[in-house]
Amino acid sequence: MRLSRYYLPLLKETPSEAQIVSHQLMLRAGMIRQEGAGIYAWLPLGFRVLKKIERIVREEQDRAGAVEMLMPTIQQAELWRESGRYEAYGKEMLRIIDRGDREMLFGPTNEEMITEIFRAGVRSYKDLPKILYHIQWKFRDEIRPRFGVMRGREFLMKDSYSFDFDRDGGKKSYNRMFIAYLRTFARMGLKSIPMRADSGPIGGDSHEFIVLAETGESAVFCDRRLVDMETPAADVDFDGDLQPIIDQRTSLYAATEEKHDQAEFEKAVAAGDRIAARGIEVGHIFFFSTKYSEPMKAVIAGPDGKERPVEMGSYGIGVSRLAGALIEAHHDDAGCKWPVAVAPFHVGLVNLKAGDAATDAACEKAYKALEEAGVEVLYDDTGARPGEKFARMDLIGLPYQLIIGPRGLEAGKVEIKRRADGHRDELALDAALTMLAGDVKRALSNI
RNA sequence: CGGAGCGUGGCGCAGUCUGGUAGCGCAUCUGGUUUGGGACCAGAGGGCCGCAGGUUCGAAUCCUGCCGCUCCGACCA
Repeated sequence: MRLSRYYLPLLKETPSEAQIVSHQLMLRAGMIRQEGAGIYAWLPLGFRVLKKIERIVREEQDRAGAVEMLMPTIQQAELWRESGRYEAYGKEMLRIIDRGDREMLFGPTNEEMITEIFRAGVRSYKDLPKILYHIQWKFRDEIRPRFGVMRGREFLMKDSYSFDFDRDGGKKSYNRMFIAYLRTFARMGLKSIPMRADSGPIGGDSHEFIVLAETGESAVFCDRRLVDMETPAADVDFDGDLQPIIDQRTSLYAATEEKHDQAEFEKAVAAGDRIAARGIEVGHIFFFSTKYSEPMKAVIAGPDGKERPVEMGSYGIGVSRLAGALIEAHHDDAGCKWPVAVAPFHVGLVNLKAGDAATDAACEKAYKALEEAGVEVLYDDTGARPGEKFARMDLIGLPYQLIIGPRGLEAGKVEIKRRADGHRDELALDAALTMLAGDVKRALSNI
């Protein structure tokens, strides 16, 4: 993409309403624009990040055996009356009246709808297990939206729902999602720690997935061994026994500040392994058994011919929140520092002297060659001064910068700068192109 | 919802107390000089001062109502 054709409204100054670094940088880097309290438009650069996150989430859901679909944002009140939640949900639900005076709502979540869809199509235990998911916008009329996309009212969420014949099967589905979540966050360059959460009125399992970030909103306490633990590999056998991997993680101490018990922490974790850090909740998984299937009569026949309510779980990932969480985890004073897997572009190409024939030619060559190699390039072909181009590239925070100018070209050199650590290499143009294509490819195939 | 603030060119703000020609910095446009880490000179454009009433010869400024946004608290992917 040529910057001259792109829509990238950058801000030099920090808008006064932004309190946390991810919100500030998303506004400054032209990723989002606020359209109302807790409601944001995703500008081209931010939208690319959102799509990258979505893609990783999707790939890992699919890998774990979940099946994608898409449910609508608008739902009927009728459906929610079946589960009893139309009244129970309270003011957080955005209620709408249509022209026929029918009560509608903008979905805050989809348990009711997926249960309705499931019961219409599945009758027998032979059709189980199933995990269905979608990635769709939700609306929750939060009392107090804040922190940009980290706590918006409208947000993009991946929500999965599992259906099993018995509790044992339900546990297996839960474990699949558990592993999928570990992999999902790791692929984005995030350290995620599963932490036991309130299981709700029905009981069963529930874990929050907390991503570590220095500027995270809540304090977390955990065992260092959790942080150092390796991510389950891509070829993990989802049909096999996942329990040992789960046990390995859930047996170690990990708690957010609300649940933290200092005495227990000190008893359970050796002094050198105690970590007090900050984190952001980006995912939450529940096994809630027959909470919805029972009132909504989603029943299945077992081998004995008897019908019983299906065992369910639900599994959420805050996709739009992750965009903010990623910046909280990866930034410095100059701007964002995107991991390759979720970067809006892989390489920022800086033309130090637009209009200079030799420099333009070298940049065009690099631009075409990289795009052909599958590398996504944002080419700053504008007439801005070098200093301004460098500053704006640092703000946007693409993983690599390829810097080409007349002075270097005379010596047969161009420069590659890595945003993550500031490392620079000077080398010949062709060598630089080969190196970039290789580095990007390697980074994407990692894990 | 309780408490506290704020709405003035695209962004950051001053002016409001004490009514009298709507300002500053950045950004934008034009011309020129520049060009390897956020340039300089000269000029220009851009505002129903959140909205609606009211008071007044006169309102960004005073009064009333409404709308929007932010912060602190209880709640959450």
